[in-house]
Amino acid sequence: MARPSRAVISRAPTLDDVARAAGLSSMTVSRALNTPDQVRSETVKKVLAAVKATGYIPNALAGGLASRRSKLIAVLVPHLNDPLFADTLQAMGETLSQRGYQMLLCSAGYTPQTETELVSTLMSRRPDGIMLTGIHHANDLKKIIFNASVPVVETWDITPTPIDMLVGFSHEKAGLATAEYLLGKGYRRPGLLWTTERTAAQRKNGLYEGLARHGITDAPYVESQLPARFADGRAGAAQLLETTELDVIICGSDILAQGAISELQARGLRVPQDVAVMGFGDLDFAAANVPAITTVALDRYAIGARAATLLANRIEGRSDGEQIIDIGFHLTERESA
Amino acid sequence: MARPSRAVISRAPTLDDVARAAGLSSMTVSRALNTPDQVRSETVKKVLAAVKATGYIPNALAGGLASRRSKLIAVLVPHLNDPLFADTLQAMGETLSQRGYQMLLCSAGYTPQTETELVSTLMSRRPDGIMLTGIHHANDLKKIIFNASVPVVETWDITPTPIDMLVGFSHEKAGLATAEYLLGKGYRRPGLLWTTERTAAQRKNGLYEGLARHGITDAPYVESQLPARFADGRAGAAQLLETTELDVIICGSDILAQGAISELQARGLRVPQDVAVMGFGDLDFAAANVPAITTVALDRYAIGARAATLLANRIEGRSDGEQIIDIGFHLTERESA
DNA sequence: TTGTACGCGTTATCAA
DNA sequence: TTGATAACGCGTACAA
Repeated sequence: MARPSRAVISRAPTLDDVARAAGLSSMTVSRALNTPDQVRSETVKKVLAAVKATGYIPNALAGGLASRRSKLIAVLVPHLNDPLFADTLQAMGETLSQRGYQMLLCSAGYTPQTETELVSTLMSRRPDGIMLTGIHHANDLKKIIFNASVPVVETWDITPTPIDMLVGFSHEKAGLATAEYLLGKGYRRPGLLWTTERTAAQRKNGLYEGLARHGITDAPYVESQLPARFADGRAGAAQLLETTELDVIICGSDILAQGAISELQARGLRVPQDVAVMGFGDLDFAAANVPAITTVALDRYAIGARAATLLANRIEGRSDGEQIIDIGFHLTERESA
Repeated sequence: MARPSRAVISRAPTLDDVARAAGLSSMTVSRALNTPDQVRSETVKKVLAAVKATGYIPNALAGGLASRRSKLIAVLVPHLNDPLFADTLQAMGETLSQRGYQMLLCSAGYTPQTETELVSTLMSRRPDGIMLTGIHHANDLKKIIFNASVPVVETWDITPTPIDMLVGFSHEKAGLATAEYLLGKGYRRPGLLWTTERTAAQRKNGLYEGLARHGITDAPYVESQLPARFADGRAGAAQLLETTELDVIICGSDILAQGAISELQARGLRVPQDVAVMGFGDLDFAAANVPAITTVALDRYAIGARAATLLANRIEGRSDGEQIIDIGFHLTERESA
């Protein structure tokens, strides 16, 4: 509330203000804050005192402009309310924060088109790195990234030819493993309850291939919206039950599985005795559900943490080791299938 | 792959490059891109062609430095995997994106301490606005924000004395309404399954007050971790059942309610006939659950959208109308209580 | 409608 | 170890 004395225009203190207060040059203050090793420790102390006295807050806009390093990471996820990606995002945020980076976050939807538009906008922030979800991106996106030569991590899927770095796993193999597991359990009349998404589609391909190997080619299929919700699981299961007699409902996500189980139970059917249910993702509730959901477990948190680490290392010039990380998956047998 | 001809160092094209290509001054190019109304339409066309030819991408670091408007909004949520905040966050992202802002996102945990540290770091980005979750913040945080005189929206709670703007609802009233509803339904032996969080604590206060008015002062209470998960709901319900005979379990969130219902059913108890369960939040699954969860419904999406709108309007100098928005809540009777 | 001059706050570079 | 100077790329303010 105090009016500034004299004709001093109120503005945020700058490096120069700190320098003046400390009786040093602004360059020395800059060094004292960023690379204290290069400055006499007494001088550092003086600087820190002046920073406190002036209430100085660095201007990362100016710093980024001058240094050409923004310390910003652009992160694109399909949807912020898709529980599949939430842990990954949380892990990214934690890891990046520890490494001194900040997250510029966008929900890109489930289409490469909007993703490309968003990235081209985000590039104006001159991010030091980019995190993408999935490996299916528009060519324009790749061009933009290539021209800017920004490090990129793709996540949640795997390919021998990523744009740059990658942390994920094979959805085809996960689908195949699911098919083999269920067939090994003796299920022969599966129905699919799936989402319309690229990685989910690849799981479906693997699944179909596995089923086809055992001559099952006519499994009924119901599609649900994105992000998948509990109610979609119920509705989808209901729809599948109408078509033909099933012994297992294979779901594109645990959420759908939870809903499907609920629908079956509401109809007086026992899971898995009457109809089994298979999930995907091993979300928080899967193990505690009644019955516990048999699912494909992923270390979703690790995807985020490792992707962030990969990116930070690359940015800082220490790209040790593999740049394509297969975190794998684990078919976790529980009660529902 | 083409090596740049002559001694031209490869670098991102700037406004000057575009200007040269278009035979105009850089200032005209800047105007053509930012305020095309002020430029002859033919000139604008020339500029756009030159932008395309050069592959120019604006540098928001430089732009923000010069204009003192970063078009960045710092958003702080407790946790990125807390489904309670996910829709709000998604809505914020969408609205801000439409208005030309980008989200600098941080998960701040559930304590004012870490929140303050994060904000002080984020301030170096010179955000045009800040979104906070809840109304309980450290004094240092308020000081930082006040000194920087940045617009702020607090969300998810209400108080007559916000830092600045606010979009939320009264948790005390929600708690009180819950108590009155359940007492009206005839329940007299409630147990609480709650989370350790500030806003949740206020709901609990309201709840206790409502219960006390009817002489109920000894309701057993079990606390669960944050963010609350399905398994915590099961475990918490199990713990409550050990203490004394209950006719209703009142939960701090729908997730806990879903878990509690599951635990009760697993024990052969009927919900609500044997023990009722009350939720909070009206999450995606609440209506479709079996039994459908009676809960306190909130327009979580609206919190995010309105908060973003409030902030964008303020930044752009058109602060019309109320700056404290009570979005209210709605006690939604379903089957579980 | 377009252009010129300058400043935004910092860091890279080189000199002392 | 510290300082002087010149970018970094853009927008504001004013002039033409």
